[in-house]
Amino acid sequence: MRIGELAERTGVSVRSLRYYEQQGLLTADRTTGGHREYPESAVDRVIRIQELFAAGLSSKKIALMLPCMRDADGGPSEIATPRLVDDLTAERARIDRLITDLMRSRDVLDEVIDAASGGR
Amino acid sequence: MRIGELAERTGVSVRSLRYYEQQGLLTADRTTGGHREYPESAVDRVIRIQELFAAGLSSKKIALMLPCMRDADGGPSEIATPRLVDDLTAERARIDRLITDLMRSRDVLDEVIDAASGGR
DNA sequence: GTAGAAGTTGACATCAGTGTCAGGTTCAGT
DNA sequence: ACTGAACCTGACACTGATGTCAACTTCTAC
Repeated sequence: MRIGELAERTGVSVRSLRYYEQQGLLTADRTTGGHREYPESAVDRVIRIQELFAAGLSSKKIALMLPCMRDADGGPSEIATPRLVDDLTAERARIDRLITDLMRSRDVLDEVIDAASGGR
Repeated sequence: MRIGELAERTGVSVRSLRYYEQQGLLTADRTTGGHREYPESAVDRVIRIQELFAAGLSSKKIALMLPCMRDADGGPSEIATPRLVDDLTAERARIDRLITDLMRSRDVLDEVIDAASGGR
């Protein structure tokens, strides 16, 4: 599929998809004229990338771990180095703390929302 | 307490604390010489602010909802307007989705980490 | 073959919280 | 009173994913 369709199906902008490619997160075949041509599996991959971005990982780290991930194309093609594992473990801890924070913030929001509509 | 101690106790930089004040998120008494003087309750408030920042809320929205929050100083001093409630409800939904994303990302990280140290 | 939609690259803008530096003032302990 | 630590304001830089615009090319349907 071409970039427009991929953008539409993933909800990620065309601009971002090109950026992902520039960062080595996503590859694409090219037509004779130079247009990008994506396989079906790109949809899953882009969604995965978006999730990792949302989790606060940098494109550089995502690029490092992508080959170690199991995806629609099959098993991981590489095994994380100890250095990377350390890094990812730290990220995991950060994400864990972030989730805790988010849940607390959600509770705070609920409290304010409830207080406003609470009388009813 | 003064700004240095507050920074240390909250883990937030002095720079950020001044920024919070500039954004109307935090107030401080001043000594004769102009130094900021914070009450004990500032510690909780700063931590709350940090959590909301971590949840992706802008300083403007935090400023709007802060007076509606119950904190160490007691009950809320204001009730959220319907407009604000709508806004916060949308934020709540966003945070919910974000938490889902984060948990999925955490699982992906675990997978990569496990694959690397898995044999053992 | 032609028109219009969709694609290409490249460059610059944005946002918002935070880091950092400069030049000056205040505070606290001796 | 003096000194060093801590604080003050103001300004500028950065980060990094994304938006946007320009000038051009390719694709597709008629």
